[in-house]
Amino acid sequence: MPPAAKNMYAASIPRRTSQGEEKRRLILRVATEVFAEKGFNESTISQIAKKAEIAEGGIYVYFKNKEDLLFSIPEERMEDFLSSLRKQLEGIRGALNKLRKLIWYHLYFYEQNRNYTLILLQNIRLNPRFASTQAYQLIREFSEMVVQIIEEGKREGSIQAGIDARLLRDAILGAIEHVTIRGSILGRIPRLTDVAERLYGFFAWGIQPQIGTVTLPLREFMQMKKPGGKRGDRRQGKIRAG
Amino acid sequence: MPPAAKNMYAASIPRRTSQGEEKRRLILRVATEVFAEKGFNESTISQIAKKAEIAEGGIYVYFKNKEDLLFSIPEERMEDFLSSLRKQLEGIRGALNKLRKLIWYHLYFYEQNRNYTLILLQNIRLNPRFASTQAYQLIREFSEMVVQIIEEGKREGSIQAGIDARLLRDAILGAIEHVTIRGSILGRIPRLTDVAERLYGFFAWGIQPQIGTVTLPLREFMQMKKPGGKRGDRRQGKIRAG
DNA sequence: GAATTTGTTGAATTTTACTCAATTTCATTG
DNA sequence: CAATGAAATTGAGTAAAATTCAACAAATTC
Repeated sequence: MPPAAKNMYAASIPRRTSQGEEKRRLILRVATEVFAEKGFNESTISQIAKKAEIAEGGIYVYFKNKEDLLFSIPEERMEDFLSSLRKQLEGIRGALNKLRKLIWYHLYFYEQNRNYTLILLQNIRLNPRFASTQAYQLIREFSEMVVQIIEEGKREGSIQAGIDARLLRDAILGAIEHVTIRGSILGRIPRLTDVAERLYGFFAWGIQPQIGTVTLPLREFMQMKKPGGKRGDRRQGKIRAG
Repeated sequence: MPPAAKNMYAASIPRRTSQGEEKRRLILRVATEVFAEKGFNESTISQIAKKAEIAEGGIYVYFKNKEDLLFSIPEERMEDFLSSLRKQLEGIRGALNKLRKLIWYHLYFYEQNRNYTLILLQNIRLNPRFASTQAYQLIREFSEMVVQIIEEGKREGSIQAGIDARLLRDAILGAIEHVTIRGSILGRIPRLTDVAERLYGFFAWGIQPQIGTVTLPLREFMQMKKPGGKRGDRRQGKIRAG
């Protein structure tokens, strides 16, 4: 590799005119395609420049270096994702229902943005240097959102009070990402709704046969004195066959 | 990057003498250190050669190229991991107990092999080209093992028959890896046993308060007619407070 | 101890990422 | 509308890195 750039991980060059903004967007779009197709390391700046029909040097006007270009890809996407997700969750009551929707929408978004997702999971997420990035803050925001929902569930009694919210968040997000990346790499495209619902189920109800909760006839079950929590939101989950 | 190697992704050069075998090992050990410290892209062959006290060209006797060197790192480690895991599971009865141990040992192994784990998760696992590697087969083997345990659980009645074993496997492994990598990147070193037990709990019992299973006094609970499964192995999980 | 096979070297080659001086485009203003 | 200067663009040039390879050394075999 060539000499290190001067301002390795500073923010991107500011764009002043809408013309510059346009070009920057174009480069990002093209780079996303190229990176997704050939992988980050195997993609060259000249390939991207050629496909975007600009000179190689032009890329360095908008991005510090190849990695900055890579790390800039999630900026806009993450904002879209976050605002859409917030809209999706609007009006949904109960932490478990929110989690359910969140898992669904997360998978849905990934499915609708394959190239981007591939790059994000394969080349960006796990790079320690990404953590000092603007876009990473949005991911943290999302991540914190999940924690908040879990805490809400603990307060309302629909999630066990003893649960470690951050660990649960890691588990949920890890599961989602693993499923996604496996699907992407192996080219399998499982029915999304199905996957989301099952994933949710693993966490919500566990994998053991639900002797007490499920075997009992519903009426009888409803009359049982409830342990810690408040009313509602507890039987929102589907009743499954034992 | 320089010209592509001739036999890009074939198996590594065969080593015939024990002397060669030694050197290959040395290179792998040094490469693991260097990659873990600086990251794959930022590590140079000359750095590795220097640290291993050999000429740059020497590396290419044992490995096709930089990526082949990277992908060769897991070979031995995965074998160790698999055989140790098998030993750990020996004599354990009940699929849930096996899963529990497996989660624990997985995290334990990662904790004991930080550098290796970092490289595996950050630079190797998600690279599509890794899938055509010898070492990848071992990962598949492990992965299949998890599926087998889940199927066993379904047969013995300790895991719901309707569970999608592969999806559950993805969820479990994804959760483990996410927790691991988060810990590694952020430098947090959570108490391992604790994490393992909690992770297991999420999957085994779910996150909702366990009204039926937990609230009922144990004796009473035992007398309930059991739904689908056969005897035993169902009450092996800890009874937790609601 | 000659012949052959295996291991080692490091300079030469090729492919990049990145820089920068020169040039063009374009809006603003006198 | 011409002059001005800022913004955008270019692409040849530079340096760094991965990989090759021909020559040499060590070990092994016969």
